[in-house]
Amino acid sequence: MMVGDADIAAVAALIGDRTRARFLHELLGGEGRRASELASTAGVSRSTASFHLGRLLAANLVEVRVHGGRRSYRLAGPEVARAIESLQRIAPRQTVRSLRAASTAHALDCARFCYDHLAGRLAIELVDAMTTTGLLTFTNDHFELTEQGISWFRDLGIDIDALRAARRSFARACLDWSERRPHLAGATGAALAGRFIELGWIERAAHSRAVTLTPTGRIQLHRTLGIKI
Amino acid sequence: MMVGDADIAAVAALIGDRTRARFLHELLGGEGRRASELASTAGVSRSTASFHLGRLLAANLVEVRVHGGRRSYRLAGPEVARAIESLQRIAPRQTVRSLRAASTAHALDCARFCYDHLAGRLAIELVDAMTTTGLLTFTNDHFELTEQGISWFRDLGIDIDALRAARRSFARACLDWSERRPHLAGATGAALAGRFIELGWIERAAHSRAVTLTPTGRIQLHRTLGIKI
DNA sequence: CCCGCAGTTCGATGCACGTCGAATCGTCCT
DNA sequence: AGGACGATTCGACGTGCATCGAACTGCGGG
Repeated sequence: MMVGDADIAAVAALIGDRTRARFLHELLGGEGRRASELASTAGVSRSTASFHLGRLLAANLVEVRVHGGRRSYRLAGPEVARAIESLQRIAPRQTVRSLRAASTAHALDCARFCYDHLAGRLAIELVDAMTTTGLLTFTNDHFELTEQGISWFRDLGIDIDALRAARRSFARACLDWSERRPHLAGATGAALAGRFIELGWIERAAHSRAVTLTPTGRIQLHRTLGIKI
Repeated sequence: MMVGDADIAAVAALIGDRTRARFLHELLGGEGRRASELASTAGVSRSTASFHLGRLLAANLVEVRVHGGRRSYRLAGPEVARAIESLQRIAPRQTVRSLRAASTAHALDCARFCYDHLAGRLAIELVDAMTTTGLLTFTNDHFELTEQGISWFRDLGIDIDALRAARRSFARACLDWSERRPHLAGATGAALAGRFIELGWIERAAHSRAVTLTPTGRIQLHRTLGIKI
């Protein structure tokens, strides 16, 4: 009773600032970032970064964790990531300005983290390979694992039953903004990305959402899925 | 190549204005609205309404159709509706100001259109009834029709196979902002709402997103699903 | 104990943009 | 054709808000 409706203008105005949008875009990588880190990547002073982070905190879009005396900011939850994704889907493409911006954009295009799962061309290759080898099917806006797919995940060391039991979406499709194709998200996508890191097949770049494929990862992906890059 | 990433700040800033947000919230009802209509509900002059509609048009968030000489604005597509939904999910609740605002909010709480499907308490009742009678199951963030559910839809006169063939999501769950429960969306939810209107079970209010249950609708819903309101 | 680093607060500045009224344009109806 | 209505454009006004530098706080280490 007496709740009133959601004030979408407030959140949207919050995201609508270029600097805050860059913060969120950066935090969409899923890892925690420090305030000065965000300030430098966004190209603003520390005071403005602090100001914006304060507002994002107050609106519960980000949260701060004190990790070893150092405080790091991260997205407040998956709903925030989902909202940013859906905004990306209806947002206009902005043309790249500088050359170095183009090179970093290229790295992100190849492979990056999208909150908790892989995105970019690598993610598309994964979906394609898993589909052609009969591990994965795509029907009506979401993926589904086949019997072979389930055993493939088990062989990789992923507990499929635990993923099924999770309240979150099992194998949802996340529409990319660079590629126009859906890639694997949800519990399955997150588990896959996490396992790839544990196995040392991929590595997160230092201060970026970008992801690099390790030599062993290249070999293993070619061996298990026939992916050649 | 050379695309650059999506400019979420631009879209978010667009939605971030109170007046434009009200426009979009109003258009979320799914029906076309005229410019002056939107102006009056938002409480601004026609000139400002025209100004804002021009910006929304340029950003491809809304589209205008000339229908019998009259031009009416509507959301540009389901992606826009999805984005607004996801924003509502992370938006703070704003407290109601006036008493008449509270009464209209109450009407919306009871039953309303959410772009192309039903939302509000009525939608929740529907999901509950269909679940308890074994027509519908909810697993991992999306619904699924049982065998009985499929035949129930067929009896209602809905072509299930056509819905399956559609590229859109079949029976996705849309998380409401008033109730905290998911309701039926996607192709199934849209078909259900449309059929209810055709059958005269529900009626759209004149200039609102609100929906009223007709006497026959009340009887039929009680007969077929055991819903009593 | 004091220096340096990280982060926040404060006051001032300046730009961007939402708002309105009046004027203009286009279309439909009589 | 003329009148009425709806809608858009334009210029001007006001205000909200992002930005910065400088000062302040808190903390860890030499």
